[in-house]
Amino acid sequence: MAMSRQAKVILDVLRSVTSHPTADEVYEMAREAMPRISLGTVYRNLEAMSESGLVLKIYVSGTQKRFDGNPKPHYHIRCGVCGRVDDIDLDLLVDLDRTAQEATGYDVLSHSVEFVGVCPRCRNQEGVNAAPGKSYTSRNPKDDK
Amino acid sequence: MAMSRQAKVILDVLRSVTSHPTADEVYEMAREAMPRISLGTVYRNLEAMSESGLVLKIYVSGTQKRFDGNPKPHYHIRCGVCGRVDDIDLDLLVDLDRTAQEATGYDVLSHSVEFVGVCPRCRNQEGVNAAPGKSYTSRNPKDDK
DNA sequence: TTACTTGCAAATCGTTTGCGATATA
DNA sequence: TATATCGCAAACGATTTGCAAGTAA
Repeated sequence: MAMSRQAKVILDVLRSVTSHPTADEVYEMAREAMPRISLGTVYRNLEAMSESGLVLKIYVSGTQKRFDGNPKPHYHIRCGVCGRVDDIDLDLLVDLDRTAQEATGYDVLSHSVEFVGVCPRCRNQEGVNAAPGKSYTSRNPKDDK
Repeated sequence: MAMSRQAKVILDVLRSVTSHPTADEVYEMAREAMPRISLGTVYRNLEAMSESGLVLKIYVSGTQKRFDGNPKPHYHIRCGVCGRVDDIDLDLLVDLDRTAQEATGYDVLSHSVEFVGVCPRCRNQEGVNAAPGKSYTSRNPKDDK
């Protein structure tokens, strides 16, 4: 039942941000509270927490997994320029699973929706700056490919 | 303009299947037609083809990218047991991008939908076999995690 | 003690890349 | 002969894992 000190820090970090950090972004943030925590521990705990449903592991386009401190189902939108991922407040498409079930013969359990676009900050930079999105939180240019 | 022999083989392979193979599944299949083709070549060509829009690079949950010989927009469904990914024939939710745009302030460009469920083959195996999905095409159990 | 969990480092996995060789225009 | 693409192997980045030490009941 008891949560290790490390696990507590990791969960706190994840709940304190609205972004959807990658494992090593969580690691960097956790290090501020606990400098000797290891990256392996962060991975292990994030994995365990997502397995137990405490947090969400999200697979948006790109190379790195991201984690979401809000385990309630919701959709995501990703900025194709800077890579940040935000929650999007849309009603869940509740009929969709049934429709999909009829179309495929699968037992459909769930679905996810990911939008791709350009976030307000990047839109305002475009054409002005040769290196768009530089220094934004949660940025991960590699993800654009 | 001309396509290399290797590129042709890779594209043929991808168009000959309805599954959505990973790069090394494409590699294995391509090797049957061209035994000395290299994995690097497969990656390079898949990347180039997806950049030019000839094929689709899809990022479904899991560690590996998958490729789709059908570049027309459509949604996907993944079996959580065996990992196979199928196309799903649903009307595109054309209004969704606009709704998302209003909800977020992003310039929304596109969206993708991924369903997760249990495919008919795996459903029929469940409870019967201790190793569900074993030996199915396009299976990738690592992706389930 | 006993059962976890950690920090660290090495291992693994998917993917990318440098380079000399090969093929194609 | 010039240009593009290849095969191969080494490099890379993200994640996982083995293990000895640390922690808490």
